Amino acid sequence: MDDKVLSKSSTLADEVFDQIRTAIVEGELAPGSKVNEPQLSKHYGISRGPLREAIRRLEGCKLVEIKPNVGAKVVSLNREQAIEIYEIREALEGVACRLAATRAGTEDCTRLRELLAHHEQQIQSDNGRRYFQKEGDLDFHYLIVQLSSNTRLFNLLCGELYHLQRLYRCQTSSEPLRPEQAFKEHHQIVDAIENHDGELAELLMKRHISRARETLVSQLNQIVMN
Amino acid sequence: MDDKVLSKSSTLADEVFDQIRTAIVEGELAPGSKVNEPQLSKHYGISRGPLREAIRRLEGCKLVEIKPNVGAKVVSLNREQAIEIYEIREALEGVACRLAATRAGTEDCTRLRELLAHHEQQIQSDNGRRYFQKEGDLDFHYLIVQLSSNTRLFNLLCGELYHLQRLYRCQTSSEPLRPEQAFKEHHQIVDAIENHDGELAELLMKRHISRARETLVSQLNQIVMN
DNA sequence: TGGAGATAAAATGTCAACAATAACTAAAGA
DNA sequence: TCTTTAGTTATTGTTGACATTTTATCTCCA
Repeated sequence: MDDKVLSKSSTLADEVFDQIRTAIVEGELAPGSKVNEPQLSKHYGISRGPLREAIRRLEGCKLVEIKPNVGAKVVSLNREQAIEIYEIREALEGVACRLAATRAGTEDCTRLRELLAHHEQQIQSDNGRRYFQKEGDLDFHYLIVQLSSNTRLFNLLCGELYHLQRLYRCQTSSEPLRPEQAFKEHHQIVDAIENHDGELAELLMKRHISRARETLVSQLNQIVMN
Repeated sequence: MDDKVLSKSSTLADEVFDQIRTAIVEGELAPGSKVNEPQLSKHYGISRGPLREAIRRLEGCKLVEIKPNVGAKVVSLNREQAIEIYEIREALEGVACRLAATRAGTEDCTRLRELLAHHEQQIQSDNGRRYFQKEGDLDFHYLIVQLSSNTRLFNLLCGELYHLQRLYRCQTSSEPLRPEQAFKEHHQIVDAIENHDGELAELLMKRHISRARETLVSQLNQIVMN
């Protein structure tokens, strides 16, 4: 009998890192809650050594904050920090879009079209809600960043910022923001990429994320009012 | 007698992290070289436990790469990766500049002016060389990112990308790139910030970094020719 | 009743030893 | 001479125990 279903050639610290990360991003570990080492090491059945290494990796992803002699806490993003992330995404995905427009081949554009078509199908059969709830929105952004062919940019966005975004959405249990409008903007962006118009693609993507940020801000303001 | 000159309320792993990071960035630990745990733990007089945590933090900063069961290696940036960093810097410092233009107060602009005046003085008394060799260039970019008031952006640039940039400069022992021209561009950028013209400030900064990237690329091409 | 201080419990930081894997060395065969 | 293979060495991965610090609890006193 094999050791496990799918665990080989990887270290304990890395495996537990993955598990804790998804636990954080999916809200299983509440934002702001303490990361208790003895408790977690017991839960995952490992020693504190590799666990601490995993926590240090989580710190690198900005998913936990460590205070010396006090311990790690799951990050809790406030309104300002969420906006900061949008500001960074706007810049990074803007350049990702520009690069994608210059570097994407015809087959890449086909994939983008197919992705959008698939999403459109889901929207029509679902009244437009599930698309953005089920991270279909991120799928689109994911693919564009991939097409930028900038590995570091990909790791930054897909390995760090998107996780934080998901954490925030889960934390505030926020509803999908303006799905129909966003979907139209996605189409415009693909148009620009297909035309290899890097400048326009960058502009559209920056505007796309900027609008999402503004929608979030106004939504947050509304919550404060209530 | 005190324990040490300046070491308290911090953990061993964090202290060693700082030491190794500077050792890497300053070229003391050669790019591509192996990070030997027994050797380093002996050198710094600590156990392998905290050392491994420090290495994991270094991995988070992208300064080392860890392979399971093999160990960590100091990153060695190739030409493509250096360009990737420039592409990211262009986007991030662009938005940093835009934010700085909208958020910087009069006293902040005064600080920028003083910094440039100080640099100008150094240039005149030094024939323009030391300014950019001694990271005076980074001082300028540092301050602007601070003025953006985006903490995450600051940590990203100043806590990660600038270190990688220094590593690459040290690795290729590259000379300062076009100091006089860059200095003029710095002045233009401050002008835009002082006028609270965010759009222009972003444009100028992006162009500034874009030119630096192009200079680097042509310089690298020249090396290939020889 | 409320707070200050002492005590106890728990958590974090650190270390040294053991296990498992990879890297190196040397011998044997073609 | 080169390649393969076995054995040895070194390094990484993991664990449990100990030290130190923080946090919680309890007592005492105003």
